[in-house]
Amino acid sequence: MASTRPPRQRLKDIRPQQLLDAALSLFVEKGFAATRSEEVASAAGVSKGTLYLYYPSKEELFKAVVRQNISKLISQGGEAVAAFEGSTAELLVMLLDIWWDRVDDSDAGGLHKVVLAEVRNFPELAQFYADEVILPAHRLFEGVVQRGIDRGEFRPVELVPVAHALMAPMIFLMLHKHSFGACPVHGPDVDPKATLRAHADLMLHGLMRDRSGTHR
Amino acid sequence: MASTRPPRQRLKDIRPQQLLDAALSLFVEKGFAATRSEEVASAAGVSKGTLYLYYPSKEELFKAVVRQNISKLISQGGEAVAAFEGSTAELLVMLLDIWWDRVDDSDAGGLHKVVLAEVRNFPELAQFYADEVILPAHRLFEGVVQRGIDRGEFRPVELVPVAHALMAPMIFLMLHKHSFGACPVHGPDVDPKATLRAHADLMLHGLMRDRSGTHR
Amino acid sequence: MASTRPPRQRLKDIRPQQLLDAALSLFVEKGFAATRSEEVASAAGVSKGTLYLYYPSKEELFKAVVRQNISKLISQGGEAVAAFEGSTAELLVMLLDIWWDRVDDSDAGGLHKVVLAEVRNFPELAQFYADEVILPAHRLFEGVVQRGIDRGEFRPVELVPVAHALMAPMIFLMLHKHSFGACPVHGPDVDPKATLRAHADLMLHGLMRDRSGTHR
Amino acid sequence: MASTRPPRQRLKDIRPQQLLDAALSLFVEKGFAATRSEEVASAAGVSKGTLYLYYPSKEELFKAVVRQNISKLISQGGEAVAAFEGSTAELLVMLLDIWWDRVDDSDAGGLHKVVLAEVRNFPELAQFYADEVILPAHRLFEGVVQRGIDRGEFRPVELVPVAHALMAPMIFLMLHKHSFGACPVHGPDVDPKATLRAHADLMLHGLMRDRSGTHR
DNA sequence: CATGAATGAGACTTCATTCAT
DNA sequence: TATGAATGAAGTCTCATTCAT
Repeated sequence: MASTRPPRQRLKDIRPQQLLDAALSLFVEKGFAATRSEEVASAAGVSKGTLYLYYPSKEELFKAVVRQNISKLISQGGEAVAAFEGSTAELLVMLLDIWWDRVDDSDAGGLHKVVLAEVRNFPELAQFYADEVILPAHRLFEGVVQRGIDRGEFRPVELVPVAHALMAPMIFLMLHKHSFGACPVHGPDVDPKATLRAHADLMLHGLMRDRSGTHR
Repeated sequence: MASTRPPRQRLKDIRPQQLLDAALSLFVEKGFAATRSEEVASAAGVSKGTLYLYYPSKEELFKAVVRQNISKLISQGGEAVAAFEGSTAELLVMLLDIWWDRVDDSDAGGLHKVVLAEVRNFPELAQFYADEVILPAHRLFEGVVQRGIDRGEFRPVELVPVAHALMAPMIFLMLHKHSFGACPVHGPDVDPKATLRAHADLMLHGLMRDRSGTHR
Repeated sequence: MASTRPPRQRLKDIRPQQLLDAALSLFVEKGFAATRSEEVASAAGVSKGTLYLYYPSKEELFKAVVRQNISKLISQGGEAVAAFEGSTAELLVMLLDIWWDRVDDSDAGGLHKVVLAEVRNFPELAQFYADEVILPAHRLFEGVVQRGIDRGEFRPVELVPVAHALMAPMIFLMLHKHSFGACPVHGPDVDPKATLRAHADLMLHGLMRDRSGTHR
Repeated sequence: MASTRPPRQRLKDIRPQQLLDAALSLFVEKGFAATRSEEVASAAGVSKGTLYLYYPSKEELFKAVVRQNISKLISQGGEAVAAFEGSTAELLVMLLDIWWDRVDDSDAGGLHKVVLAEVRNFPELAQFYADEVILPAHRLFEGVVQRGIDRGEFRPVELVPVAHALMAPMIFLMLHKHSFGACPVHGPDVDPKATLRAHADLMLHGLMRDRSGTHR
């Protein structure tokens, strides 16, 4: 009869995480507007009322989800880059690779789709997302390209558009995974790893200084 | 005072266009779910009921908007490619360039954002969009790459992932324009033309066979 | 090219009948509230606007339908009764028989269902229907019963409730025909003629004076 | 001033009954289509939304009303018949009498009017009503007639049409009560008890074997 | 803290009726 | 006369949020 359950205090501490996890999953699946708050609560195993005990509105819940999930991804990338010692070409390949693995592993990458789609109905989210996500990601990639140039591995190129070009397929794959990729549709098969490899390959061909000093 | 109105019949002929225009603009701004049908009607200068005279539901209206706007873009690209006579590198640059101009010119590109965001709540849209938009666009880019290979201009590469990589920045820019780009936010400035140029440049470096036998 | 059509004046004269016929059929099928005025117009081969040229509202159209169809039925019954010469038992059998044939032949009988169902939402219809339909029908049946009593054929009975009892199965059959009878349902089969015969048989057994002085 | 309200849980338990009562009354008064769900809610003392907490649609609410009210009536009749010990003539009189009292007492009988009127717009209701109401009622009356025949009290007659004829006036009265009978109209006064008595009297005269073997 | 019954603003859609042509 | 495009009130149902328990 005595079902063992965590003590009250313990529950209180884990609730937010349960709610954020449930919300992440549902927001990514259905979008912000189409996700009902009761669904989130029940997916987290609590009642509607409890959700509102922790977050004053669906909007605040959404912001909390974004905050918790995305910033983390970015900083993890930063650490990997800082610690890397090999060639910049290898660094770039590795960065795309491990980042994709992380993004692929959780639903966090799906938030980009949701933010992208609903940021215009959510003006306060825009600056937050720009500061916390977009700018750091840019800085990360620009830093890598700069490293390649500084070390004489890459041709001198404009950082901003090149960083865009480097990130674009990654973002594209993230978006795809949580949108068309989740529909039972017969489109052109998207193989993320192959796409990233093709992309890295082309990029590096394009970025690198000629490997022989010969051709003039 | 006597404002002269167009005659009835004339109005009937232009209503669908008025409604589609208003709907395009609002769907792109707010998304499908968040756009109220009455808003569309009133933006088109008619009443709620009139909208339903022309489209039986918000969903059908949306499909009509997609059909009218996107399919057109794709076929225009196809024609430009078919008619082109120069080198494949130039063709690729041109294709990205004119396509961006078209996409940039209307809100049509913004539909991709909306579909991306809401396709999972809209299952019937998925196949339609895959067939009408995604597949044709792929065929277009794969065709161009194949042309380059056939003519000995490009290295032999895998078509599908390369087509993805080629389109990715375009899509990225389209999405950006109608999402963060429309918010009054201070992020890294995205210069579409520069991004596309940087991208094309890198891509071509990566795709092209070594240009001379000379550099050795 | 010159499709021959009736002249204008001619059209004007037949429109009301076309509209009333279409309306009768649709009101009986769907009821008053559920019948859309456009359906009536289009079943009559005219446009919505034309309907309103002849009847100022759906309600007035309905009243016109009732007026035209029901009063006719009653008076026909009256004539048949007045002309009859045989025994009252035969008269009653004949009355039920020919009345059923008339009612069965057109949709007019179905109006009873509609009036029954919607008279409470239509207060002005109530008195009209009582005066034009219910009272005359009662008078008719009461007259027949009185005739039987007067001629010594029937036991002396109370006219009003006996008239009710006589009409009840007829009404029941009319209602059934246009309601459950029109649904693809497997209920107890209702055979109108058999029901009326069984009913007449029982009624006459009950009404008639003992035919012999014998049984005591 | 402080009106003491029942506690929450208690309210939840009584809501369905409050809603069904309100719905019965309004559906019988106005019909299904013409009854607005908000009216039902407010007649039950709750808000629009609360109604939908208990019944997922107006249609389901209606079915629940039918289920609760009519099925009950039928089974009560069945019990009364099973328990009866006297002559079949007396049984028939009693059955009509107590049934009328029950029907007259609540609005339940009025549902027949509503179903009759709207079943054609409500196809799924047809079979439900046939199975739950019409067939059981037939079985009940056919059983009584069979009992009379088996016990040598009644002439051998065809069960189905006779059952129809027996029920017809009852149904007629039920319909009348909730239709014209509820309108402030001066028609022929319908005295239900007298009508049923007249009817039973005629029926029994018709059904019963001649009490003497004499008349030929 | 937690619950879930209750609310009511608001969304989509329908349709009787009008009126310019 | 006849048309049918247009209107907008009204109806069904949803769901974010509140609050008594």
